[in-house]
Amino acid sequence: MGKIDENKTQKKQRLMETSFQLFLEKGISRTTISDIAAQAGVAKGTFYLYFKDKYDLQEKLIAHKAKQLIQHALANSFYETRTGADEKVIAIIDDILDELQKDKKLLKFINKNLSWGIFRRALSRSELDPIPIFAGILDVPADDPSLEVVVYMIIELVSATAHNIILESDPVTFNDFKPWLYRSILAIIHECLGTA
Amino acid sequence: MGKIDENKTQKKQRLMETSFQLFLEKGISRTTISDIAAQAGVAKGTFYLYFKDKYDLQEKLIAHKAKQLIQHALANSFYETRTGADEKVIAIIDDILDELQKDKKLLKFINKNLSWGIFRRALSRSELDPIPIFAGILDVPADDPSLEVVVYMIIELVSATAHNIILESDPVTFNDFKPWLYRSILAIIHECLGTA
Amino acid sequence: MGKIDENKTQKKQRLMETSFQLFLEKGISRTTISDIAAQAGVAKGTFYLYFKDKYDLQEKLIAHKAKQLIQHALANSFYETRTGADEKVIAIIDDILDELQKDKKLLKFINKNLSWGIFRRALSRSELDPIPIFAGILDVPADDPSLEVVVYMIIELVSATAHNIILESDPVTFNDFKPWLYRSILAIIHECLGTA
Amino acid sequence: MGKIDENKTQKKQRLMETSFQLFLEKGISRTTISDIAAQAGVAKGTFYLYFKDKYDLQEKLIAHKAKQLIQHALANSFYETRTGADEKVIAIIDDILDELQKDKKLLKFINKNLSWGIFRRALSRSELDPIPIFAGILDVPADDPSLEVVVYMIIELVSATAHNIILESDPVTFNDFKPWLYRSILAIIHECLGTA
DNA sequence: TATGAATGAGGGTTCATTCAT
DNA sequence: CATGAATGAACCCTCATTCAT
Repeated sequence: MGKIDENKTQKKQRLMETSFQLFLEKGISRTTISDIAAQAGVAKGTFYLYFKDKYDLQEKLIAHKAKQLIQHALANSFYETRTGADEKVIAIIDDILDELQKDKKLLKFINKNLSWGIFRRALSRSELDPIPIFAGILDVPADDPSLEVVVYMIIELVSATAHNIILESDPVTFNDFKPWLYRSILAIIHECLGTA
Repeated sequence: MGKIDENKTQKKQRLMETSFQLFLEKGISRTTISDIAAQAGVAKGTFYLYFKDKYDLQEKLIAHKAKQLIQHALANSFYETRTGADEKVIAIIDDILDELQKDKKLLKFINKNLSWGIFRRALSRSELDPIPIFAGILDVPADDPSLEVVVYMIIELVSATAHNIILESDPVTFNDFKPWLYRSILAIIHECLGTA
Repeated sequence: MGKIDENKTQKKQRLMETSFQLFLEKGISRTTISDIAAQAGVAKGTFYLYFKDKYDLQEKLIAHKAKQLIQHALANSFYETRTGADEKVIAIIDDILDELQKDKKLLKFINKNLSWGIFRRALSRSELDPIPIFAGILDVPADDPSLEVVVYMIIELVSATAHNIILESDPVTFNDFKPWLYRSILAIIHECLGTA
Repeated sequence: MGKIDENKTQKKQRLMETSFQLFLEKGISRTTISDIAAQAGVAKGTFYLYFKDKYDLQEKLIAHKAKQLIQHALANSFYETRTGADEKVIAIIDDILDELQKDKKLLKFINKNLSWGIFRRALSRSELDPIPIFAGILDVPADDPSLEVVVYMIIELVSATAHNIILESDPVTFNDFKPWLYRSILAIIHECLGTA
């Protein structure tokens, strides 16, 4: 039955890829199940064999894409082994922001829909869980209670500010904004975690 | 005629209040014009005499509610005249967060829909424009280019983190979170504006 | 009370002129009473003081405009006193067609809505009644029973063919069509009225 | 599956028949999609599976009905093989007019909505295309440039005059009108095509 | 006479979901 | 598993008409 299972997985994946493209192009509410099915080359009814509804699929997509972003950033920062803790943190965030600036539709999609809850659910207990990663970089015990708060604040600050800055260049442009953001992030870390 | 104009103002206000309640209860996309009109006790067509569509009304509501929040916070901070700059900033934010915690539906509504653009449009050129207010408190020239960036970051940080913290108590509870937030805000201010 | 009556007539006339412009621009069904009233600078309710509804006004307008066309044509043909009967008939039709080609919106408006009934009602018993006019030109008694039929056929033929020819140049262009039309008209006259 | 396709054809046909009845009874603009669907015993949405909108349906109906008329007339004229060209032309037109007089609602519907453009689109390239038919009858090459003009004029003359004559008996009754019309048609043919 | 705010029936259209095939 | 025709509730919005002022 390998073939059938393959076929099943193929259809599901094609539905996911297709719907992601459509969500980016037209927004979620303006993308219909018909659109997705037609684009994926399956019948409308088939959609319901794999997903409960549009929003079931949406959450899975967001988690998947957030994962990819972080994976990319971590892979890149991996090569900067000689630099200090601060530089590593900034390198990771810098990579993510650059990716988002290159792919503004992805930024729009993620930002409008990402919540801390989905984010944690998607990453925790994986090798991408940001808490232990930051713990390692900042040389702090992973169960330090302030660590999670700091990570939470940094992620929210970055994600909340990135949206307007990248998409609207308001109140300042992306490049003008970066130094202030990075200085602020480091200030938060130093203030709350006391790492030099 | 005074009577007619009164009536018009009343209708508009009733429509706004009604729709705010409905937006909170059911979410914007699930609230229909029919709902709003019926609840407000006017005919469907009457809605269109006052608003272009649902989203016109929505933007006006957000602006209105954000204004109220800030007005409240400023009024309260007014009585703390003896305290220093840092204390005043925190007092204002503290008041806003307390208001939001008391009225979680308002928090949900504002957070889901507030954007820096709408925010600035609603407040700029009014006595509530946050830039000159912060300039006054922090004793910085209102046209200092870094000021707007800092205000932007603080507002985004507060609004982005408040959502999860107040509504989900995740990753920590509101009360546990406050000190970290305030320390971070002050760290940002000191780092970027260099005020003691 | 002359002033008040003047005022009344002024408003009515302004409504007629305005609505004619709007009918030409947007078509009758897409022109609303609101449009007309706004454009004429009166309140919506005022419209109903002068007209029963849109279609009441429409019929009056058509009659009025058809009258103008014919008046223009007759006035022009008046100067061609030396020519024969055939030439006079053609001259009149030629003038009307030229007017319509210059004012295609008028053509559209009249053609879509003109009926023989409205036409006769508008013109009969006036100095523009086509029956006695043609009787004079063709030197036939005005009560010749075949005269009315011939006039009817000619008017319908001209008005029905003009529409497509002028607006769509289909099946041939206006200039290519004219000779055939005029030869046909004369053929009908000669065949049915036996005038040399 | 044959069953499904049959069902589809049935539904489409039922929608067309139903809407034709309704258009006749109430006029097109006063007939709603709801009416049509309800009368046809299908859901409103089903309408949109088969037609883009009311006017898509309308055009198809007109074309269909015009086709039927002509088919009927040609079939009848077929039996008059011994008569000359003039007699054949008149026989065809006579048949069409008789059909229209029997079915005045059809006359109303067609006349109000038929345009040369729709007519040609509906018939050209079919065995009902009037140009080659007349070419055959009148013994003229089908690409004679004057032929199309003459056919155009005849069709417009017949269709424009038929309306008032049949529906209003104005300016004369149907039976009184016929001879004049036929003499005129033949006069046009002889004048413009020079066939004896 | 004149106004214009208010009405509300009704229009066209969309689309998530079902179910017989 | 897969299909896609059929559904019909629900939506937004328009606009002729009324009537209190």
